[in-house]
Amino acid sequence: MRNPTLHDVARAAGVSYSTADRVLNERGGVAAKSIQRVQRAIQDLGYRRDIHAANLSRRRSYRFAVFLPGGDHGFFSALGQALLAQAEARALDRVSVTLCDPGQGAAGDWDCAALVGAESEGLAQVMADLAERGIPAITLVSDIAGARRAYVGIDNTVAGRTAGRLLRLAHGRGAGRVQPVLGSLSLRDHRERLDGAAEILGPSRLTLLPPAEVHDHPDRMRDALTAALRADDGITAIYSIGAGNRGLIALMETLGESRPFVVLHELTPHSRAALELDLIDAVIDQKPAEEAARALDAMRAIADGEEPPPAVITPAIFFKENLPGVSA
Amino acid sequence: MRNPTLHDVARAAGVSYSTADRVLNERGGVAAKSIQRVQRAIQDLGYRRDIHAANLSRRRSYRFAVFLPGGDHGFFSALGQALLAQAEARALDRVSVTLCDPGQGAAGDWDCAALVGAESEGLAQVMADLAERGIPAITLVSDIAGARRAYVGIDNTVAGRTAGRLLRLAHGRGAGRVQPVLGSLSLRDHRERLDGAAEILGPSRLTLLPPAEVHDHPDRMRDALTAALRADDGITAIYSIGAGNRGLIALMETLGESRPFVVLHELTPHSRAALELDLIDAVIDQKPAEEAARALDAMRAIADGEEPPPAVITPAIFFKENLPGVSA
DNA sequence: CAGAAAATGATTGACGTATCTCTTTTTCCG
DNA sequence: CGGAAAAAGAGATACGTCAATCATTTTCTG
Repeated sequence: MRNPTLHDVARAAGVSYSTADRVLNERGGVAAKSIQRVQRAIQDLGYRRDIHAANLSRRRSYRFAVFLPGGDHGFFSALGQALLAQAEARALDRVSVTLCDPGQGAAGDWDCAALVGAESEGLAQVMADLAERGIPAITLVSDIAGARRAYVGIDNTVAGRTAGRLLRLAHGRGAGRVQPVLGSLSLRDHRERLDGAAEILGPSRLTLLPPAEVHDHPDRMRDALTAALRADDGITAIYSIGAGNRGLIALMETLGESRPFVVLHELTPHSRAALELDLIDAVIDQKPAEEAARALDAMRAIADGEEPPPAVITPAIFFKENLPGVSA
Repeated sequence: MRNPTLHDVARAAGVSYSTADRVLNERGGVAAKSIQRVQRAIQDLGYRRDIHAANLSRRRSYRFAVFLPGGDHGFFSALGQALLAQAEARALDRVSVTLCDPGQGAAGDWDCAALVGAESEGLAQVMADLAERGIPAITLVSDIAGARRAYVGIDNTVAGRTAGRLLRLAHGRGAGRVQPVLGSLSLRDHRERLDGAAEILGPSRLTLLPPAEVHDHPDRMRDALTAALRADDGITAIYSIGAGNRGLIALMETLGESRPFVVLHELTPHSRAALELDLIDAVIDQKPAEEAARALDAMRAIADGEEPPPAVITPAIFFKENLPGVSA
């Protein structure tokens, strides 16, 4: 019934508690055959260390660093808020979170770090710092190819496909021309979303136009879209892949009824208001609060030496009519 | 820096540890003014009991019961699986889950229970049993009006609105007739979904036909829809609100290209296959794995005497193209 | 085989809380 | 004021693990 303790393991292995402890915590100075006997007993009994008792004894706390890109990006500030709120809620679990500026490198002493694979100045430096100090890291929101422990966020290709499907639905059986706008083609997540949308729009009567790069700036967004709409009066829809949507929304405000169908990412106060005012049609959201919670779950698992649970967030699709209540 | 302990509280209140403990755990035999002083100190220091140390000391384990309706219902078996898997994953957190048959009443001794507000035989008896024993309960999947501690699941009105919006999108600017099918109008969640859809379809060129009640049976589903399609050849879409979708899918298989647009609930092996084969168009899923995780979170919070975190799950919308990978 | 080195065992005191027992002090009431 | 009851304090032990010390035994080496 009761879970076995390390004492049980020691007894089963025929060694003292000290030796079992030395094996479990890899303190060294144990003969190979003793190591084997202890590991065998751990296997046989299905022993698993009581992490709470261990944390109590060690007065351990989980110190996590999250490197978020700065700048005018509503989503990241929402994510940062959510992370701090989650950390507060988990204070009893000894979890603390520090938001860091990627520009400053990774100075502190952390148990695990999270970083966003987006265009931020010091990202390479941060990764080097972390690697040098042996601090494990996960990626958040936007993945980075190569070695890291886990990715918490949406599958951007799937998100792009979802957008593509919404665009097709919106056109019914009719034809149309879709203008994609993104931050930069060098951003993996933006590229993946675009590719996902292209997959779905390929076999349809919709044409996916070449994407405009606006580097997440509202002004550039507005200018680029104004130019695109002027150049091609057959544009029936806009798919905004990155940030800077205030520019898009402002532009839609001027167009009135005849505006194209608009799908964009991230539910922010701005995009929410735009949905409610019928300035845009659909928002694909990656739910920062949930993402924050799953990120802390993953970081804690890693800090405990466990395998982080898979945490692919399914993006939520919001229309005017299914917006979450203010409480949520 | 360090969180205050009960010793700190006792010192701050100017009483002994014993007295502070008697107050904290309401053991009685403490003078009113001492109670006040201790509570004051708890406030001032922001003391919060270290639940892990407490659990360790008390050798506490969390025994949860979940009352799931039985029967031919892919979703509930998936939910049951997810609950057991989650419990397994949290064995180190001393969480154990027992799936119970609502027909048997609530016999065991539980720290918290979860029940589904659906049409199951013994639900009233279970609720009475739990109330009598003072066992707190949450609701899962389908809410029950009245006193309970928390609801974990989707907002069914919002889900219905989402379906309504998908149906509108699918019709573009054209008109159409939508046939809703549900288990029973006496089920609150089914009614809510229907009402949600009606809200959106009201101000449109779509007509929401009177719903067919099929009591979640595939055969009845098939018969009812066959009859409806025969009686009204203007039906352009079907919204299946409850279970028994195998009957719907089988029928769509016979209709070929000219089938109506179909939206249904719950991603199961059947509905997934149907999506992939283009037999249906969209699935609104409440993500049983996530629901299981949040349910256990809520039950643990309640068992610990805390406020359960809000856990309104945003339903996922799946099309053929954004189905989650097999791993997820 | 002696002596050093390595391995093992035994024991202890935390960590923060629960729970129990046994004093000692305070308060109450007639 | 005396005695009983209530309240408070003191202390011990336990939960499962960590981390350290010290003693003892085994193994290795020359």
